[in-house]
Amino acid sequence: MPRRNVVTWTATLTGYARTGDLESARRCFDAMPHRTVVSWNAMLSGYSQNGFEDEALRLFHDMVDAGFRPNETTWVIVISSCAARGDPTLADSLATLLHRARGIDFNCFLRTALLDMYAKCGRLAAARRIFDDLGPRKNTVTWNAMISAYTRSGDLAPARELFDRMLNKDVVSWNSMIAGYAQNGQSAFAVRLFKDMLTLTGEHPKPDEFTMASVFSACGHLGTLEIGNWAVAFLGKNQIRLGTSGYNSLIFMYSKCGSIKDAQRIFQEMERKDAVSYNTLISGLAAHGRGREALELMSKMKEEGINPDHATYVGILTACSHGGLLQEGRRLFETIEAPSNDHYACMVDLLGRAGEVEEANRLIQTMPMKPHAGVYGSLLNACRIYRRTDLAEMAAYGLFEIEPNNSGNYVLLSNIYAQAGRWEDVDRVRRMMRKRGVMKATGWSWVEHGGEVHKFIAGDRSHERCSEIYHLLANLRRRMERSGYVADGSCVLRDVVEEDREEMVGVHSEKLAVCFALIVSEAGEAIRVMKNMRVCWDCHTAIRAISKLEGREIIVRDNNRFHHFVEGQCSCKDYW
DNA sequence: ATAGGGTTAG
Repeated sequence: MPRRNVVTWTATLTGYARTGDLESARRCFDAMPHRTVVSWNAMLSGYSQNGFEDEALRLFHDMVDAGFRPNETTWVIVISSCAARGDPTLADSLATLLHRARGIDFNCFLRTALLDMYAKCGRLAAARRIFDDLGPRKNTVTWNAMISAYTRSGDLAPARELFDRMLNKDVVSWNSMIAGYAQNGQSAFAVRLFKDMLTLTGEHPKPDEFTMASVFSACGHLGTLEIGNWAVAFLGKNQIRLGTSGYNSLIFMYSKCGSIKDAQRIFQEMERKDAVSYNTLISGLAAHGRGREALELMSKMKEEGINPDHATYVGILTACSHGGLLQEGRRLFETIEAPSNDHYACMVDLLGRAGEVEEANRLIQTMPMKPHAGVYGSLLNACRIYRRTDLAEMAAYGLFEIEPNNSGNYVLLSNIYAQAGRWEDVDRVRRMMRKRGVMKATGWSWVEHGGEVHKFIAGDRSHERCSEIYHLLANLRRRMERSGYVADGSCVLRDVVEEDREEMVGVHSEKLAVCFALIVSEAGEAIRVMKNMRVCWDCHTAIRAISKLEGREIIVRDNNRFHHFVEGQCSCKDYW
C-alpha cells in the first residue's frame, strides 16, 4: 500500500476507522510524517463514530495544543461527540469555546449539530431557538433533528406538528415520528403512521430496516401478532435486509406476542448477535417462566465473549423469580458488581415470591441507596401472596410517598386488608384514594382477530358478539359444574363477583376475552389473550378450567408476563 | 482524505 502523501495516509486511516479498527487507525495517525486539519478530523471522526466520544474530546484538546485551528468540520465532529455524552455542562463550555473561535462559518451543518447537541443534553429551548433562527436555511436533517428532539423528551404533539408541516419528508422523518410513538407508549399510533407511510398518496420514501424495527417493537408492545406477521411479510416482499438491531426487535416482538418459539428461531438464525440479542431473549424466556433456558442462554452469552450487563441481570433475576429458582437467583445476585435499584427490585421480588418475605425486607434495609418504587412494589406484592399485612403497610407507605398517584398500589393494599377481613382499613384506603383524587385504573383485556383488536372490560356487554360470548360462558359454567370443577369453593366463572364491598363488578374482562377467542379461533389452535393488569385468582382458576374443558392451550399475557394454560395446568410456578 | 438527523432490552 503506497503511503506517499498526507492524503493517502488519511485515506488509510479512514479505512481502518470505518471497519472499527481504531488501534490501526491510531497507529496510522501516529506514524504520519505530516498532518493537516483533515487528518485530525479523520481521527476524531473515527473515535466519534465508533462510540469513543471521550477519546475524541481528548484528541480535540491535543489538536488545539498542537497548534491546529479547528475548522467547521472539526466542530461538527466534536459537537456530535458531546451530544452523545449528553452532558449539559460540557455542552455549554464547548459552545463558549466555539463562539470565541474566530473565522468560523455558522453554516447549516454546524447549526444542526449544535441543535442536536443541545437537545440531547436536555436543552430543548436552546435547540428550538437554533431551529427558528435558521429560518429558510433549514434542511431536512434540521427538521428531523428537531422532531426527534421532541420525541426523545416525550413531547409528541410538537413533534407531530413539525412532521405535518414538513414538505420534503425523507425516510428518517418517518422513522423519527414512528419511533417517537413506539417509544412513548403510543404503539397504536406508530402502526397507524406506518400504514400512512405506505398508503398516502404522493411521493413517499420506502420503509427501511429502521422503520421495520420500530414497527416490530410497536407490535410487541401491543401484542398484536397478526399485524406483526403482516409486517414480517412486508419485510420479505420488499427485500428489506435487517441488521442486528432489526432482528433484535423481531425477537422482542415474538416474545411479547407469546410466540417464544419464533423468538428463539430468529435468535438462532441470526449471524451476528450482540448483548441486546441475548438480553431480549433472556427477558422473553423470563416472561414465559422458562428459567432454566434463560440461565443456559446467559452461560452461552459468556462463552461467546459477550459480557452480561445491567439488563442481562434484570432479565436473569426475573427468570429466576418467575421460574421459582431461588438458590440460583441468590448466587447470581452475589456476582453482580454494583447492583442497581432495579436489581434490588428483582431480588426482592424473587425472595418475596419464594416466601422469604423477611429476607426480602432485610435486603431493603441494607440497600446502599434509597429504594425506588419497584423495590417496595415487589415487597408489597409478596405481602399479598403470603398475607403479611404488617409488612404490607410499611411497604405501601414507602410506595405512596414515591408514587402518590399510582392507583395500583392503593388497590393492592386495600385487597390485602380485604384478605385479612379488615374492612375498616379497606374503607380507609378507599377514602384516601378519593381524597387524593387517585382514579382506579380499568383493567381491560383484548384479543386480536381478523386485523382488529377486540377489547373487553369487566361486565362488558358492548361487543357485537356479546350474546354468543355470554352464551358460551353459561355453557362452560354448566359443563364445569358437571365435571365438579367448583369443588374447591373458589368463585369459578361466577357471573357476578363482588370485587370489593362497594362495587358490583360483572364478568371479568379476561373471561370475556377468552370466550371470544374460543368462538373465533380455529379449533385446536392456541389462543392468546392480552391483559394489562393482573389475572385475578378467579380468572386464573376459570382459565385453567376452560383450557382443560376445551383441550386448548390458552396464553395470557398480563403485566408483561405470560401464562400458558394447558390441560388445566398453568406454566407459572410463582404466581400465586 | 474529514462533517449533522432515525433503530433494539424489564
